[in-house]
Amino acid sequence: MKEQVIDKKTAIMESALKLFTERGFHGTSTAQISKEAGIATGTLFNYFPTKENLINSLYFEVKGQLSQSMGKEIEAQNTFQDKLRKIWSNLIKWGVDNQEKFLFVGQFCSSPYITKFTREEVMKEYVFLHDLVNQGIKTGVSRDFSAELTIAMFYQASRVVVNLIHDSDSSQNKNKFIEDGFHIIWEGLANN
Amino acid sequence: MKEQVIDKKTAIMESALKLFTERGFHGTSTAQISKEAGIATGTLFNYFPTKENLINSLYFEVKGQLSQSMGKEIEAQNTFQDKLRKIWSNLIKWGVDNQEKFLFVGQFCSSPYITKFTREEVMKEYVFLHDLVNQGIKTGVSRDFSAELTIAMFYQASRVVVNLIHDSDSSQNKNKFIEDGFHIIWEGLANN
DNA sequence: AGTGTAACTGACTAATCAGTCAATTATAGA
DNA sequence: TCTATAATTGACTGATTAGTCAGTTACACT
Repeated sequence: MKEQVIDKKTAIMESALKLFTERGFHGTSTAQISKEAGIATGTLFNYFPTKENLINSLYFEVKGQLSQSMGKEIEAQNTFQDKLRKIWSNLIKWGVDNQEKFLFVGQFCSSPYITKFTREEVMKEYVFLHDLVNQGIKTGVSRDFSAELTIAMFYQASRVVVNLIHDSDSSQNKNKFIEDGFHIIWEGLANN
Repeated sequence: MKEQVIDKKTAIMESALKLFTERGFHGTSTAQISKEAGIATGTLFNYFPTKENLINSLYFEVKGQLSQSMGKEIEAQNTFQDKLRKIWSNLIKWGVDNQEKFLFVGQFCSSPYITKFTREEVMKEYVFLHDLVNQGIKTGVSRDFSAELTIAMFYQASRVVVNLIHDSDSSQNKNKFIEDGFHIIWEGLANN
């Protein structure tokens, strides 16, 4: 019954994701998650020993998907700017296509329910971004800001754009937001 | 007994602020808030009819303080850049001095517990920022981005800087974060 | 068909929740 | 000092919580 196992586990995680973003961690009961997933409350605890474990598993999973999407095809880009632009569009695309997950990450990345261990595990997948940014500084393409500042600015800017796209209905606005957002970040970081 | 009334009310709000940021809305019980404030549970409900009312009152109050601090002394500034820079430093200063409140606003501005009414009431205090940004566009000083995008970018950038200052111990880093943060935003927005 | 095992169920529990209210205390004016 | 009123209390309530567990079901292998 391997198929079933996977189906129920993902069903639980999808329901949890939906309800957590709608109502928060404490606002969502395990009974509600189980009901939404179409299983008994006991079954949830077969897959996740505690509610906290479910939260952390979900965060780990979603953040992994995000960082994976973000890094797609950047090797094919030649210049620093092109690489950054590619990461930007990857990030926005993932955020728009996975709006619920994007909201979840934003809403809960600073939550006390996510353990230090999970946070540090997740951080390991972002080393490539750190390296890229430092390389941009070393080659003189971007200004000498701290990598933390640069990355945080970049990421928060993407959140702004995704939220604006989400709230706006017109799809022509969408492309302008993406363009303008990148413009702001690029002109802000670049060395000229 | 007017003095007493104010003291207890603020004691409740301060305790709630502390616990909400530490543990979230649902993670904090009215009993915990009362205990922290040094009063009985019943007393809390004399001042705030429901927990939701307490949350919204607190959000309204804190956001009001934030917008008030943000707008200080901007009339004394002549150019658009100087005005923006003044707002920037006001915002950062308030965030650093009122770290708990800054966290609270950031953590809960997109929360489902804050009613649409409260959100709209709060929004009214930010009209002056909208006007300023639109004026910057009209005079050609800043590029023709949507005001929503500009304001959101500006505000999120300040959150990044405040968080970095909070996590960093050195105070010389602090000034560099503030300078660099403004540089990124200004170069990103300005028309050259 | 019979058997062993893993997945699943939902009624159950002790703890905790937001909110109530009858009783108590503090205060201000006469 | 007496009295009316407002502020405060904390034990209490019905509802809800995370997590348990004895019993049931589904299936794989012989």
